[in-house]
Amino acid sequence: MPDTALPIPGITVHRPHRADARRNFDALLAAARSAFNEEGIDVALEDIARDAGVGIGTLYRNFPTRQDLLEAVYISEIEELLAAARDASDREPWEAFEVWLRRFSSYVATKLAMLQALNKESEMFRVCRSAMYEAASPLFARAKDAGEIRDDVQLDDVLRMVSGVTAGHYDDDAQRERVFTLALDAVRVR
Amino acid sequence: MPDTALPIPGITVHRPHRADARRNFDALLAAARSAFNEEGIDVALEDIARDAGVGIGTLYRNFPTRQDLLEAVYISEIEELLAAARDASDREPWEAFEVWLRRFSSYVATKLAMLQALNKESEMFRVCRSAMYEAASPLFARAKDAGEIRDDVQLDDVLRMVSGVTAGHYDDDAQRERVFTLALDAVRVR
DNA sequence: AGATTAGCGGAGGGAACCCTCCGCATCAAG
DNA sequence: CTTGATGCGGAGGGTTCCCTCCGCTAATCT
Repeated sequence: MPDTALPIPGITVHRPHRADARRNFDALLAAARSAFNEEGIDVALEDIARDAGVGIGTLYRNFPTRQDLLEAVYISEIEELLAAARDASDREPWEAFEVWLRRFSSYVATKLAMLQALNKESEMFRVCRSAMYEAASPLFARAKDAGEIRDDVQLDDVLRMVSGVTAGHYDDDAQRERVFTLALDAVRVR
Repeated sequence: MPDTALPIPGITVHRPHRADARRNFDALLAAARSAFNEEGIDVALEDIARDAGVGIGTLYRNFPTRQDLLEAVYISEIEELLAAARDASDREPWEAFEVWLRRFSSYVATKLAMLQALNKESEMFRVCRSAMYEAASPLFARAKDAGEIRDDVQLDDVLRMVSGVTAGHYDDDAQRERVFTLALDAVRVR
């Protein structure tokens, strides 16, 4: 997958010197990456070692703690994002930015696939969600009738966007508020 | 906390009849709620029982599986959201909607505090993030200089919003795209 | 080719957690 | 108050995963 990753200044990943060791290191990183994304961050380290085709001892030698492995995966993904920024820089201004934003966005998406926990398929979840929508939709309809909301916007879209924006991490409440307002601006008629 | 929750049609929560049993049930629900939010969904069930001041057997009698407990907590939170919608309905159209949106938003926020995993405080994380920002900011600056981006918008805000929006769950890619575009609309000059 | 040394793997002890089971306590109905 | 029924608690067996340790393998160097 790596589109020729770009190293991050200030971060040194300790990749082994010997050829076989380096192969194992790379295999572990690849296995960990897909395991974390597909199974969640609590995946058994023994599973990762097995997927990579190495012994558990080898895993621990390269990544003494789970956190070390997690960070290594994270770093490798960031490095690919840096490369994407470099590759985009010869396009038109807005297009370049948008292209990169989309790349960034897909990175966040897999990162968050780790949210497998509450299986969204359950009947219970379905019922609750529709109850909530029913409760909210009169409010939405009223605001729309009053001409406050863009015609082409649906309640469902707004809720998804808001929950996404809210789920993010922010430096402080002021920033959270700025971003929230920004998102609302997209919904409201001006 | 409950501001007189509203029951959800189609969902029945099995609350015990005997007085002491009901006390235990409620204590378990409250303990589970804060435990899930603060410790994450993998919290040891024994901890929840202890926090609630009951034996582990009592927990399992009321909630045979972890999923049952998780769902019960979820349901109680939704019920409070329904009550909030009811309480907001006598305000002005936009205000009513916005008030409820903010309540909804805070619900999502706690729900996602379960993202404790990668501790955002680490030095590693700080360095990586700033590297990424450095890579992106020339793209952003160029687009802004070209008059494509609103003056009052900062790169950091955009990234937060986008990552939030992207982190959300969607029915399909079409909806994901709609919401993404909606969010971008807030950034771009028209 | 032989010597050196880094790297390999997986057995196994330990820790954390899950969940059942049953003797005891407490409630509520008569 | 008595009595049956309901609920309580936590000991303990089972499972899963963590992580170290060391005899063996194989890569690199000369």
